[in-house]
Amino acid sequence: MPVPEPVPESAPDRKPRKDATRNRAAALVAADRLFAHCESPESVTMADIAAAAGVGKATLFRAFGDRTGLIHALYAARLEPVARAIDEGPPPLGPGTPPLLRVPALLDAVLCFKLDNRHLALALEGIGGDSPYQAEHYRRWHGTLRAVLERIPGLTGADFTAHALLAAVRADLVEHLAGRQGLPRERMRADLTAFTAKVLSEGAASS
Amino acid sequence: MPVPEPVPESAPDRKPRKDATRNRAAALVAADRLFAHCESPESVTMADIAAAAGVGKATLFRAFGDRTGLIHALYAARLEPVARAIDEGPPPLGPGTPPLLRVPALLDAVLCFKLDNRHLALALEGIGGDSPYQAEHYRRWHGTLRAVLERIPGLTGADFTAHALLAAVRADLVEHLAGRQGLPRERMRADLTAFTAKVLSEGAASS
DNA sequence: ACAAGAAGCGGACCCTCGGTCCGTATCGTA
DNA sequence: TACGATACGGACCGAGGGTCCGCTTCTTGT
Repeated sequence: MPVPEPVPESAPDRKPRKDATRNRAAALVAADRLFAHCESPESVTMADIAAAAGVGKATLFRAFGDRTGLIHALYAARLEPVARAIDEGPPPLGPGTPPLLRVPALLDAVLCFKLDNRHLALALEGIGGDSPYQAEHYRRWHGTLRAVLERIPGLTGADFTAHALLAAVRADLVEHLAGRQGLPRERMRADLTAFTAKVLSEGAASS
Repeated sequence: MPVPEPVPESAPDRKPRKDATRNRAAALVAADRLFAHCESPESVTMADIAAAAGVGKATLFRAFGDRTGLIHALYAARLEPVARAIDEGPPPLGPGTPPLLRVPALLDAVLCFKLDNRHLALALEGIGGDSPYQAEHYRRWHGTLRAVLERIPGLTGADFTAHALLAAVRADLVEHLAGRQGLPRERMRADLTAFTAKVLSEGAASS
């Protein structure tokens, strides 16, 4: 039977309806507020978010798939400016920066981002079950950092080094030091920068 | 009224009944097996453990308080030999070791422990809600490592450095590299040792 | 402008899982 | 052996993620 499908080609999804996009945005805003004010990320339930957004629970799941998807979407929205600054911004974050300068800048950017979005980052990394290492965002950070590290002459094991450096800015560690122990922001940034410098110091320790 | 309590002193708990200790042991054995064979730590439920141990669920909770307590007990049992080797064993792990040698030895020990008890460590650190940084075990590792680092002349920021180094052997990172990406054990140990050396190289880089 | 049908809505509902309750069985002891 | 204390265990509960389905709202062809 010649089913007259118009265009079943590679774009099976048409643009969503107006109310759908509006609800999606409302959900993101509500979730953002809830995560920002909550005590711990898991005290924010999907039902809470739905209620705060004035929306049914099913709408959340339709829009984001599951809780993980919602958190990812939130995270991506917050992260976007930082990601742009890294991909196409000016030094010291952007591409045209000497590796020995760019590595500490990248890590400082990650640290500041997590300090500014503590609960959200905590929610993302604290998702039980699948580790944060399978998340798209992590692969991106790691890929970028590794690429920069590989351009440093004399430095070996760039892949593991990138993992280890990123581990130093894990959300729960940041939360523990900055939140629980009250370590001041600038102190933590300084500590991280000093640590990074130590890691990079071997071989090319000139300045 | 002269209540003739024999010894109500600082030990209000008498020794447990025979079946209680037996059941506790059975639970630990069963849980150990389940965690060792499972796909992901949260696929092991308390009901599973109870069934595998041939015991009622309530018995588990009576013996360990909650799921966290059970995992902690398991972890502690596994960790005990390593902890003894660190506290009172021979070099290079034990106390009488020069700091520059002991730090990599400590980290290697942690890494090997997590490689050998991957699922268990993953279960412990992956406990949603409270971060691993509030766990007794972590404070111990961190305290020990920091103390050793502080004895290295010229090294600053021992506290943060200890956190950062321990972050490099987080259970989920180990699982990601060794388990998911198939990185060989010896390769990972070498990478970690090289990274540690870099961190320690500044200032006292003589040998 | 209007009707038809697709897309979306929402809250009642289900399921799993950690944790508790309480009647019953077992242990330790006089 | 008898009696109190302790432990047992499975039915039960509440919370939270995720789904179902009858109803509403948007879009589009004419």
